Amino acid sequence: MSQDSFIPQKTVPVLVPMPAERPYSYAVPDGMDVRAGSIVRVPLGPREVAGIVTDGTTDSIDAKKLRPISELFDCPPVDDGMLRFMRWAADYTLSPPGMVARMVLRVPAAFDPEPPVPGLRFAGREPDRMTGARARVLELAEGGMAWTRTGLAHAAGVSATVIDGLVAQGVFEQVMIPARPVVAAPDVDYAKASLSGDQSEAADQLVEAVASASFSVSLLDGVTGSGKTEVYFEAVAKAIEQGKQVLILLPEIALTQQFLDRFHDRFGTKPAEWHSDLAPRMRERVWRQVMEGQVRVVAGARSALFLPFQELGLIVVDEEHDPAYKQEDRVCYNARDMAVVRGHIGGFPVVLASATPSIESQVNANQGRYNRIRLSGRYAEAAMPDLKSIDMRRSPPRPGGFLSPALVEAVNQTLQRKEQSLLFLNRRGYAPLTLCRVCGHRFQCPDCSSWLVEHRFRGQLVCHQCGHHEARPEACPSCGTLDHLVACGPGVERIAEEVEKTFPDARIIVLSSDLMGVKRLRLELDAIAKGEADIVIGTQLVAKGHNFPNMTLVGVVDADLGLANGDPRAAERTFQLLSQVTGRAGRTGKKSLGLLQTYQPDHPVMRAIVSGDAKAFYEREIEERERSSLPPFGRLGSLIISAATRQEAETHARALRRAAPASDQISVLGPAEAPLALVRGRHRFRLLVHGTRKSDIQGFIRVMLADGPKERGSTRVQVDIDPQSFL
DNA sequence: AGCACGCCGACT
DNA sequence: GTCGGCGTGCTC
Repeated sequence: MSQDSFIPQKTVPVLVPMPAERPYSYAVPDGMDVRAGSIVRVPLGPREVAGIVTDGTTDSIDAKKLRPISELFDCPPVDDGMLRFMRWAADYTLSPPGMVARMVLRVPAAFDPEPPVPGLRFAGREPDRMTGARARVLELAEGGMAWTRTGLAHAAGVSATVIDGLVAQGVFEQVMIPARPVVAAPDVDYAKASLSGDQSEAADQLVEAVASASFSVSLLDGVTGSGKTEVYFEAVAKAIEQGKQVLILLPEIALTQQFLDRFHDRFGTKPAEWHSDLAPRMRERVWRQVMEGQVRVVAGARSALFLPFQELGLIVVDEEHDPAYKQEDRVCYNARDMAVVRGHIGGFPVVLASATPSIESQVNANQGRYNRIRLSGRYAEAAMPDLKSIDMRRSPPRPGGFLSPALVEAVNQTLQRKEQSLLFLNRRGYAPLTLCRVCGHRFQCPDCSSWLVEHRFRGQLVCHQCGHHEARPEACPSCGTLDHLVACGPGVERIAEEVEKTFPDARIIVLSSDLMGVKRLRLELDAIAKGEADIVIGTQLVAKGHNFPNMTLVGVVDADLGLANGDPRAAERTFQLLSQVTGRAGRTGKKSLGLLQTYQPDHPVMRAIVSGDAKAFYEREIEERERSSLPPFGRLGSLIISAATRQEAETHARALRRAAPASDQISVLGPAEAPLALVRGRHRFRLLVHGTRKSDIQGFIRVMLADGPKERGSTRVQVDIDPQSFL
């Protein structure tokens, strides 16, 4: 024992927002009442940061290093369930607990209460001289309500100087107004839904799950347009009635204005939003009000899972199959799985909703761990589109083109009916590969192994993996020949070019994430809904839940794209994407058509889409995975490692195979197959480890850390496993 | 993760 | 002569 330990000092472990394996110890100043969950300001190196007091163990440290907590924030502590959830998440994702705390605390300054805003209240004294403007002001203020200076001026239609004059005369007194809630309280009786028999049966089951106030997972499975949202809104209503908070997770909420409108239609107010596009000030207010319980319903992206709810009683994960629920940087997690765990810890129900559930959720439902609730068929005026595949071997496009005559004709007919067409191609840019016709040189990214994609609108060659870009040259850099570079294959820009040539009079809109920000995208989507376009050409983002009432044709330019990319989930992903895209048609009851251009019309995915027989697809896919040693679905781990070359990545894979000969399969996906960001000039390759349990994957991590790349943080893990096995 | 310190290249 | 690039190391 050192001399220092004689100094009596109370210390607590604090999770600080950095990747330390353990919490740090801080001295508690006399009189400060901290406990597990308290949010505190602590000194850390040269700066001060927010941290969470925890109850974990700490390394014993030199008492000289010990520094005191600077401040206990005026903020309720995070509750025990949240602490347990954070601990679980850190352990499960193999992340430092401090980094999970960082996700919880990622609000600039929400830890102190929102200061009240200065306001004015009628003091009961009439002004010396009455004027028209003054009368308008008094009419509003005489009720005794407190107003802000500018708010009152604006409402009365007078200049703020009129208000100032009245203040000077003592007509108004200065008061402080408590901060306004970010959203009004939802009204469960605002517009009771009228549900079909099918729907109300499903809603009853969910309502019952909420009423029981215990953990359960329900998989709400119904085709696009079957009214899943209306059904789970009833569960939301029940939870609100029971005085619980509700979290609705959406894949990319910034884009789905439509969801907020539907919520408003049902509950008379919008839910609080939570996503990365939120203004910092709003972020703080939402965080604070969630913590204080003023906000009852949050609709948010995956990070909303780490909001400090105090009375959470229901989580809905909409579009549960969506890959956007996965976070692949820093702490890697799948919000859908984390939601299930959050529900388990909090003892409340979780609803997973999707028209095309993930295989792992299907299997969980088949095995009875999830409660399956099926909604069959579209309701009201929404009809299924007529779906057909176009065999590209029999109906090839004309040379230099990518649209088959059958699709061109369908677009033509749709134009004549004054209806809208959507052409979908999941590839940004003009062409995915450029080569020299003279020497065969192919343009490759200098930093990765992938081809450079030509973006003709920008005049650049762009790497879709790492973001490297260069101007498109005139001459071949290898042989120097001028004007013999040729673009191979289509991207949306090239399809737009072909469509412009084929239909010169049509109004065309191209929707691609690299061409516009969220704001611009919303405008374009509105324009399309208002009928200001005849043909929409778009990438993945058009698949998300936007409704275009006059869209009666969906053409998929390359339905095979994505089927052969080495990902064991390729078939599932393609099925989900194509289902979503074709679901964009036929929301109005008009006769509508979906056409899939494919070279493999007999592929199970194409057959499932065309026949509408999702059940057959899932059965087959599950069987297929059982055969190829991927059971039980979702038990698929992936390590992300940093390596400069594929050879280096292969070396790591060999080390893993040696270390774990029992593992069924270890494969290396390079940047081209597994899109990952470049980190500090190094590629991130991904090792997919199939057929393993979490403990196996943790074993791999240890191997990687021992024998793998030595830099810290170079090895990441994404434990992408069914959470039910670990509860 | 941040942030400081520190050591080498092109410029007001 | 300095400004500024990012490699290295540390934080209770």
